[in-house]
Amino acid sequence: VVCQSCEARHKGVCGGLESAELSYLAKNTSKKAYRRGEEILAAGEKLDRYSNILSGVVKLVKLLPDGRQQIVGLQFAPDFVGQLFADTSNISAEAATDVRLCTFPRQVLESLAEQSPAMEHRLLQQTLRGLDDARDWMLTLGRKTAKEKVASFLMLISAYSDPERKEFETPFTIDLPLKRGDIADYLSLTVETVCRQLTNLRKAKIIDVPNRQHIIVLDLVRLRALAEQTEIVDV
Amino acid sequence: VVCQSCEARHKGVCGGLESAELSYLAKNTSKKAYRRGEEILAAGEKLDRYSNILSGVVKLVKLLPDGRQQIVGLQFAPDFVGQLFADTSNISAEAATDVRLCTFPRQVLESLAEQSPAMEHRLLQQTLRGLDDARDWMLTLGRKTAKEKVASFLMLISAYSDPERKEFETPFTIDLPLKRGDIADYLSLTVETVCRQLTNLRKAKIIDVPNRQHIIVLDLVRLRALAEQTEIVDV
DNA sequence: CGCCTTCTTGAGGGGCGTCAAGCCCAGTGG
DNA sequence: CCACTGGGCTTGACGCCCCTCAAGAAGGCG
Repeated sequence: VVCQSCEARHKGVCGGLESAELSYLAKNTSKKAYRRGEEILAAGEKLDRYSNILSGVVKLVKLLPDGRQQIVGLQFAPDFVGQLFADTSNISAEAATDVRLCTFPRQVLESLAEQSPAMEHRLLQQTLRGLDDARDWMLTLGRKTAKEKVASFLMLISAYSDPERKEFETPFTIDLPLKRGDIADYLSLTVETVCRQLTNLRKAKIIDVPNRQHIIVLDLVRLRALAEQTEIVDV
Repeated sequence: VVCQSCEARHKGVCGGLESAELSYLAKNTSKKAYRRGEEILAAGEKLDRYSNILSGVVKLVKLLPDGRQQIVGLQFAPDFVGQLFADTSNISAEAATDVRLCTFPRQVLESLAEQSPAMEHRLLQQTLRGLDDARDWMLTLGRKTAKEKVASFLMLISAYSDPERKEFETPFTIDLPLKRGDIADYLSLTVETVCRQLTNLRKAKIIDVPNRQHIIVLDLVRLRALAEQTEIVDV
C-alpha cells in the first residue's frame, strides 16, 4: 500500500491512523510534482484538495492589491498544506523549490477527521505549531532590524536543515531554499537590503557566501546572538 | 448550574458540550477579574489553567530581551486564552481593559477534549481562526505604511464593536480598548507615530477624536480604502 | 490644587526603500 | 568552444518615512 511505506507518514498528520483508515486514504491519494515557482494553490480559488509535502519547500503568500506581498509562512516536509474547513483559500501557495506533494480530496480528510480523534488531534497539534510559528515571526517582522531579521532567517534555515546541530559544529553549509526576492518578502525587506545585510555578515566573518544558493556559517554563536538579541554584537 | 447560563457559552469552545460534560466543567470553573494592565499569564510560567474571556480585551505580548515588544494577538469575549498542550507559555497575556475570565484546570479541559470530539473540533476551529488572523496581521505589519496600519487597526476595532455595520451608517463612535502605547505595540510603530497618523486622519475628516478613548468614524469608505489599499486615498 | 501618567506636537537624524548601473552565471544556439 | 542573452544578484547614491529626543498639554486622582 502507498501510505504504509510513505516517507512523510510518521511525522505527518496521517501518522495516527489505523491500517483500515490508512488503506482508505491510500486509495484516494495521488502524488504531484511542481517546479520551483509554480503555483500550487491560488488565493480565492475553490478549495477541494489537501496535501502533505513529501519533499521541498512551499511558501504561503499574501498580496496587497497594489502588488506588495508578504510570505506568511514556509512549509517543509512533512507539513500539511491547505486551509482546513475553509471554502476558499485567502492565501496562495507556491513552490519555493521543486516540490512533491501527496494530495487527496477534501472530503476524504474531513471524513477521516470525523471518524478518527487521533487524526483530528494531529491536525490540531499542527495548527497550534503553525500559530506559534506565526506569532514568533510577528515579533521578528515588527520589532527587529534588517540585520537581526536576516540573522533570524539564517537561524531558521539552519535549524531546519539540522535540528540537532550543536554550536561547536562550525563551520557548516546551509542550502538556501529561497531566492533573494523571497527572503525579502519573508522578512518584509527589499532585495537590496537583504543583499547588503548578507554582505555585512560576510565582512564581519559570521558567514561566508560561496555562491547564490549556499551560505557557510562560520560563527553560530554570534549569528544566534544577533537573531535573538541576547547580547550586543558589532557588525 | 453556572455554565448553563453562561453568557459566553454558545460561541465559546464549551458550546458543543453535552449537559453531563457541562456540569463536570461547571464544578471546576471559577471566575476571576483583572484590572487593566494586570498580567494574566507570564511568559515562561508553568501552564496549569485555561480560561475563556467573559468580558474585556486581552493582549498577547512577546518581548525581546532588550525590551522591544510586540502584541501578537488581541482576544475578545468569548475567546479562549492559554496555549493548548504546552507546558510553559512563551507568550505573556495581559488585561488590555478590565477583564473577567472563566478559568478551569488544564486537566479538566484536556480530558474533556479527549472525550468529546465536538469539543476538540471547536478548539481546532478557534485555533484555525487565530492562525488566519495572525497571517492577515503579518501582511499588515510587514507591508503597510504607518497610515495604512492605523486605518487597519480602526477597521479591526470597528468590525469587532459591530460586525453587522453597513457603510452608510456613519458617523458612529468606537471605544478604543487599547492605550496609544498598546496600539503602537500592536502595529509595530511608536506612540508618536500613532498619534500623528490619528491627527492626519482627523485633518482629512475621516475620523474625529473627541477624547482619548473614543474615535468617531466619519467616512468609513475612505477609512476602508486606506486600510485595504483598494484605491489611492489622499490624506 | 498638585502630581503623575498619558497624549500630542515639533525638530532633527538615521535606517531602509528607491532608482540605477553593473556583475555573475546558467542556458541556448551558432 | 564561445558569443549572446536574460534573470538574478550586488553595490552605490540619494531621499523619505518613521524613530528619537524633548517639551508641553490634557486628564485622572488623591
